[in-house]
Amino acid sequence: MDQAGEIRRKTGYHHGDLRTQLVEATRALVEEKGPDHFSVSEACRKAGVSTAAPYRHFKDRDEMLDAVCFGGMERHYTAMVSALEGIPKGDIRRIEALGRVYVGFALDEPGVFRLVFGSKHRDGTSIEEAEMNGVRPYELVKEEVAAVLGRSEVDADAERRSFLLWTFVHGLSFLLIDEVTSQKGVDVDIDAVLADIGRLVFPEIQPRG
Amino acid sequence: MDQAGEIRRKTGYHHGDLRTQLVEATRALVEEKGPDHFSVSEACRKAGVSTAAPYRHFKDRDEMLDAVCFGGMERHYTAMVSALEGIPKGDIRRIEALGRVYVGFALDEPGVFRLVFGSKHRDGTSIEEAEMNGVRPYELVKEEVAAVLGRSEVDADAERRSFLLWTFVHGLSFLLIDEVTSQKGVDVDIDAVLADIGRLVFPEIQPRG
DNA sequence: TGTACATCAGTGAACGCGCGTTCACTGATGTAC
DNA sequence: TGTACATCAGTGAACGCGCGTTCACTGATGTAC
Repeated sequence: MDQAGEIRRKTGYHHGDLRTQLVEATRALVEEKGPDHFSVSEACRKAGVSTAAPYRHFKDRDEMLDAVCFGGMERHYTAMVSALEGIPKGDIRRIEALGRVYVGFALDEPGVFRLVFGSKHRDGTSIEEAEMNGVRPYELVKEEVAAVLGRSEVDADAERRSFLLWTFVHGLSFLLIDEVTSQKGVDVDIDAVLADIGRLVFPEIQPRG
Repeated sequence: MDQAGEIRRKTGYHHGDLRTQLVEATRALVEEKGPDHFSVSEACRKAGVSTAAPYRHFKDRDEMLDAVCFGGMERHYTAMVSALEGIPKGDIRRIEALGRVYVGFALDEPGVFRLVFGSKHRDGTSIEEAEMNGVRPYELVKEEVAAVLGRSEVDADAERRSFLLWTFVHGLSFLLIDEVTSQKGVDVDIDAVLADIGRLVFPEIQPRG
């Protein structure tokens, strides 16, 4: 390989890595306009490419959105895992960290968040892979909850508390990104609310322990 | 004049109450396709009217959606008020009843629910009236929470608990209507979860008191 | 090393479609006299 | 009571638009010899 190969030629007939660039354009549009208002044409304009080009890389419009969705799931899961670093297993702060990642993801990229956690998926064909990834985060939460409760296995109680936590951060995320709260004149201190949630769901655990 | 056997127009050239029928058609479409996929043309087809007709009654497309949104708010508030009937003030079952109304509204009419409580409102012009109505339900919840706590006024603690309750039912509603839970293979017993929530937010209150 | 050629990854034009909105119009209705 | 007429609430055709997708094509690239 020559050194010149590292520099991607932008001006040539052939693109460096159009697929990646189209996914990125799609992601940006999903953020700008929301998942329902993304259009193939606009993504092509953004990537500086003809409207037929995407069809070398994707079956159709939906497959482009799926790619963005999948990328979001990966980012989210990675963020969860790295948020746990340095906090000992069983510490309730691990739960709080996961909650912060969830709400943070919603605030940082509301469009992709809606794609991943909101609005029904289209009649999934190859959603299997995506679903695999979608399930993982919740499994992780359940294990963490069980650990906080000092149990080696995820039992019914851990499952119940995990679901309550999920419901909570999910609701908080949507209230924030839909700006329902600010419309109603409600100020939200996110960290305080997350701390409240932790205290409610784990009443037996002392805070700052 | 009219030929025998010819089907007579029900109402002739002039409609009985086209505005109402268009709002209903819009509402039905919002349920069928979601708020983002409603179209004026389709509503006209549903109401059996030319595509120009709505413009006698609405400024534009958005005003049709606003009408549906407003109608939903009214229905929701009415349902809240009547859910309280027969339960004594200060009883925690009033809170549970309000929670059931919230989630029930989401399940019964997910499209309108999204319109009312989800996705940012367009740069509101005459949203004032709608907002008035949007604020009312939350005020009601706060008063009920204060009553359960035996306080005459809504204090900071009542406000905090109200917000937690709201976050909870909001999250539960979206998880259910987006079918996130069923996708992840999580079964939800709605009444059990609502009871859990009540117990968490009001730990000092005995259930079934 | 140069050349022939297959394959790849784009182009640009075109398609049919449904959309939101406007326009001049027209039939039905209510009212004054 | 009948008639003239203003007003109301529709029609139907047209507009310009952006969309998703297909098509025959073409220029760039990699490979065999």
